[in-house]
Amino acid sequence: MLRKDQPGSSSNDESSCGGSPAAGSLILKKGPWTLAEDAILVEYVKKHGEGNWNAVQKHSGLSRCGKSCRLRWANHLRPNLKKGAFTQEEEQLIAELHAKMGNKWARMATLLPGRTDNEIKNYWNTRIKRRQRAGLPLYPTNLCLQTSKENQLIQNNSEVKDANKQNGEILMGSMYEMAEFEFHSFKSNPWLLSYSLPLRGTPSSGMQCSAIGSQTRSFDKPAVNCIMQSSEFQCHGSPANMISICEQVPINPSEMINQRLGLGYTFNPENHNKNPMSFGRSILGSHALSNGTFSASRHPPGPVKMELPSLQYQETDYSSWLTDPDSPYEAVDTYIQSPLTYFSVQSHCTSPRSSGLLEALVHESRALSSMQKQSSEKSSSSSALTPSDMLESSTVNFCSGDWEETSGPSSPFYRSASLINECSFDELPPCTVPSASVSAGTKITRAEQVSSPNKSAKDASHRPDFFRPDALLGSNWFFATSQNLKTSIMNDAIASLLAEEDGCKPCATSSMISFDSYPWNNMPQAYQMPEHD
DNA sequence: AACGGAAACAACCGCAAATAC
DNA sequence: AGTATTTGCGGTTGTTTCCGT
Repeated sequence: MLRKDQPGSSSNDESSCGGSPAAGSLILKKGPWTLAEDAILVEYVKKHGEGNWNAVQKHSGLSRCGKSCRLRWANHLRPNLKKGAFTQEEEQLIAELHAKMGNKWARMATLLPGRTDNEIKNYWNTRIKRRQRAGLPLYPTNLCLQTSKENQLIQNNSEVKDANKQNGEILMGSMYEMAEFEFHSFKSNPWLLSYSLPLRGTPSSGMQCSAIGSQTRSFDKPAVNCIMQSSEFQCHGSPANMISICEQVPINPSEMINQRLGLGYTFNPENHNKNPMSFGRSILGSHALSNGTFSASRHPPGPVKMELPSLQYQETDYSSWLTDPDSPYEAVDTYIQSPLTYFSVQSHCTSPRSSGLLEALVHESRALSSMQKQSSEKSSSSSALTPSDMLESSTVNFCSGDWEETSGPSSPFYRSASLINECSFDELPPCTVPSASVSAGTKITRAEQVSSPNKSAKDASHRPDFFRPDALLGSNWFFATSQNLKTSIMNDAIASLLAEEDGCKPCATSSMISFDSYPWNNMPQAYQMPEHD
């Protein structure tokens, strides 16, 4: 195979780099970077700073598209990059962060000083494969148990908190936001709903999904595996590819579903054949990625455009949804199935009561689910299916079941809100000044930083230092902290990240921890970097 | 030593948001 | 306001290295 960096392998496909017209008729090189190219790029950044990457090729003579330059700089040339294997602390943090936020590599990277999103992503994908092959749980046991405890605590407290359910907008806002957070994984992770091999304590954001779906290669029949697992709520490890992530802890199916979905649904295995509406089947016909890759997809901290109906119920009557034994997941299911249902969810405390479309969809979904229920009741009268049965039909529903009639504490929104409240907001330091320039993603250029140190210091005073990559990278913070501190920071960071999802609380969240708004040009000066070897 | 598979790493691609004009 | 460009992100693919047979 002709190497890309060899003569003749260069691509003139400008579109591959975003169609930059800056390239003109020049043939842009692809493939591995040479030392000379690195030097040129470093030199350029020293002189001109980061940004305007397309100009690099123009001004430096590099035959690389801006995109490639940016990537090279970000992943290899920028200062304070931490090379080498991940430490145990980092691995733990990654696992926890992934459990919380899914494939948000860039955001994870902001919490792992010196690490790049690409690095983390590669690590995670490799880890998945490795552990999958070894039949190990994807997430550390302590993480699972810890989260399980949290969930249990939430459940215990949910009755108390239910009293607050009627207390208006604030709580509702949290509920919406948390639902949004939870459904990130639904949207892009077909496995999340299509099977449930829930890891006890899984905080909902796609642990299993990641376990099974994140890595696509060499994973031939994930659907079969998940079906076999979910059908028995345990992993017996017979199939070679099976991931036994749920075998470490005895599992209560009801809790499993709760935790698995991160919702308040209560799965009643005894009745599960009453409600044959299948998540699995639905997902199979939904937005499932063809390769099963778990994607948390990209959602900005603020308004989120979603394919799933996570927030649709904010537009409807909650009580109706929650008390209707058929409606909860069926409605969701229907939405998930429908590729045409593409909602733009503005969760930022905007009034959710404006859509007639939603009501129509709910109605339609119920009608549909009713029909499907009738037909599938015939085939799902028995829950004791053999593996061969499972293999015969990819539409067999092993996750089906009646969701307990739930309302209040067990509602998905309510528990989600509880989760947020318990795990995040309580731990957040008070925020006094919304840092608009930060939360709005305003770029702080290096020049600004240099010329206005006071401004930077002022901004920084409103948020924990450790949230600032520049602070992290510019100091020995990461290396000097003790294990306890790391743990504490990790917890805080996770809590904060969760809070960040809450666009309804700009003061409490985005102003503090809008990591996205700290680009690398907030980092120490490029000219401080050691020479690239 | 040769081979193959797995792991690690690097880079590309497409998309979408942000920004500039 | 609309369009073009830039930037960032996540998924995917390709390459290299390591290791066991």
